[in-house]
Amino acid sequence: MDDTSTRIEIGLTAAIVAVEGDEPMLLAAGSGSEKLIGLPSGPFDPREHRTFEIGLRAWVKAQTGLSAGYVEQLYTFGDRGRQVPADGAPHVVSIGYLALTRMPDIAGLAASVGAGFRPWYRFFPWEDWRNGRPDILDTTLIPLLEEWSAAPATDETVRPLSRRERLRLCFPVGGSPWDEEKVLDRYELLYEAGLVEEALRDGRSAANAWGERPQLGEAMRLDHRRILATAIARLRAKLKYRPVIFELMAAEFTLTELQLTVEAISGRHLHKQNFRRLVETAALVEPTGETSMTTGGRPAALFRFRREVMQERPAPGLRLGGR
Amino acid sequence: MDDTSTRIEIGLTAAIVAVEGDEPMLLAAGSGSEKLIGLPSGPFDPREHRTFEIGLRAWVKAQTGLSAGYVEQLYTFGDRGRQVPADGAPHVVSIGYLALTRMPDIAGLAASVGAGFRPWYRFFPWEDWRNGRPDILDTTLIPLLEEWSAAPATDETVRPLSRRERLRLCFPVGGSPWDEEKVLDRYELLYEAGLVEEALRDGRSAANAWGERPQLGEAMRLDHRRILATAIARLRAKLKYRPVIFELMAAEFTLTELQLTVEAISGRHLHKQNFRRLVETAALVEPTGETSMTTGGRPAALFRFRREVMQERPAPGLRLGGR
DNA sequence: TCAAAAGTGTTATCCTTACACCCATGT
DNA sequence: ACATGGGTGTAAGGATAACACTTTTGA
Repeated sequence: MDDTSTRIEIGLTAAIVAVEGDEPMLLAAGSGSEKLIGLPSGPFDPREHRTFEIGLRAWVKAQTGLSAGYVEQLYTFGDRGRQVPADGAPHVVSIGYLALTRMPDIAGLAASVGAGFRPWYRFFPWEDWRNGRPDILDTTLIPLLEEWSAAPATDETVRPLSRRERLRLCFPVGGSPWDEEKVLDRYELLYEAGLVEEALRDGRSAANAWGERPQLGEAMRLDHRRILATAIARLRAKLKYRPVIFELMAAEFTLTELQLTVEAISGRHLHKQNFRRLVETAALVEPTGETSMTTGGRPAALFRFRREVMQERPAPGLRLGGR
Repeated sequence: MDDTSTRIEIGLTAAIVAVEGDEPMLLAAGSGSEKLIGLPSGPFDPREHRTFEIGLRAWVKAQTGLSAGYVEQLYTFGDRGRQVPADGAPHVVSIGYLALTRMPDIAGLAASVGAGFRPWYRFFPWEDWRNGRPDILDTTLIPLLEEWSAAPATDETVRPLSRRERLRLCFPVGGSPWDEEKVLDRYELLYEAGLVEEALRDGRSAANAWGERPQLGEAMRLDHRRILATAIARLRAKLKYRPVIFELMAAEFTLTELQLTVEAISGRHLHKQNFRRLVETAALVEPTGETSMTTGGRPAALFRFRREVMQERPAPGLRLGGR
């Protein structure tokens, strides 16, 4: 390796998630002067921070004023062509992280530094199926994708599957099922089809003939929306085999609150009773003995997470059934 | 960021896996002059390669003479303290990859470049439960870990769990179950306990009082064994929900061969008939009509992977039952 | 005829899904 | 009393795990 090789910089970026009521929220920073919203992030400097995670926590603290809590690495993105580097600027590689926090812990702090929480479905409106199939799919998204998939593939890269097949795999068209975990695949397909703002910004031509460009979810800075898509996908998958949901809950909660939180993340409706049995037979929670009367109807029993489960079984979670 | 910040280099490292008979094999390169075995790897240069994957494939080709096939990113490791950088040398961050190939494709090529396939359980003898609980656990490993866990935790980092609890979670001690997916957790625990060679090399003191240091699996260069542990863990987990196993199979195979391959990877024994029913009901394979008589007994029917399943269901795999 | 490996049938059990119904509070 | 949300019982269907047994080849 000669010493003139392109300078590389590592960017640490965090998708910080909390749930407020029945809305999943994302912590986004610095939308002040700039039009586009971005995630908390900063470069990794090994002199200052021994590990990525330490560096990440420092950046989050500095930019939002709060501690990140549960943190997990998602993926490392390094494509040239996304985030085109200015001449002489270093090539930036982003390591995406997912962080989970509890809403009450934080509310005020963040705002004081210019950061705030926003509902994450603003960035991915087609991912929220809690009130049935989202309209945007049939009015806008699928027609545009169908147009794209009808055109011949002019791709640089060799692809094992045709555009049609890939569309069928990601989106519910012609009877193919909805898989709530394929959040990233869907975003990547939209990017490739030139249907999200980020793709145009990165110099990809719009693939459709529409005069007015439809807004498919709110765009974000750099590759941050891609990282958020990765975060949602990972979280939706992980819910089912690890008790991560409790990282988002207060110390005590009702079963309905727990269910609403799971529904918020997974973007779909669950069967009340089966959900309760599931939680019960997995012995994930225990009653505190108290009740909450804040919800208007019959008072609900309060529960807390049984931390012991972490040591008992190999890996409990909530494999959710349908409806 | 000032321009004097530590130079960062990105290392791409691949754990390339194939199965030969009933043995899972790992492609390791350049063990010639150096004592320690290493994985194919090299630095990422964004000027030369547009994506990590392209760069990785180039390095693998150059160092082993073969094409990597199925490739998937595993994790990015950046700890200072592992791989201590020489003074003035760049800080190296490694992105680990998992690659799967078919044995027949390759055999000869690799050898001609000094690379070769080795059984992966040489590096992790405690991970192979196909012939029952491995002896090394009770003769060596668990006694040493028990000694370590009895000592008070002198850790720098704040840990939510005690040493005892972490031991119980990773290893089968005192009735706790064996979870074949926790390959990385087990390796990390051994590293932290100073029981693998890599830990001592990185300047971690041996935590036990034994005079003779027992050899707990063959060590590898740099952090390559950690990457291999990540690869095995990922592959064992992924088997169960994606049909990746077929990346390791020839175009046509018998059901017993398929079962032996799954057993090789997962490191445990499966119930023959249940395995067959599983494969059948998942409709993952179809008979070719031919038979194979190479195994000595009654001729076995040959099957091939039904590629169509990739498009039908969201995500088929082989959730293996026990025994 | 015997060893070796392929391939099949059947049952008990558990988990998932879905149905419909009762309970406790505020207004 | 009634609306609102909390909370339960139970039965049908399917997937799993574990039995032991038959079939087809080569030596």
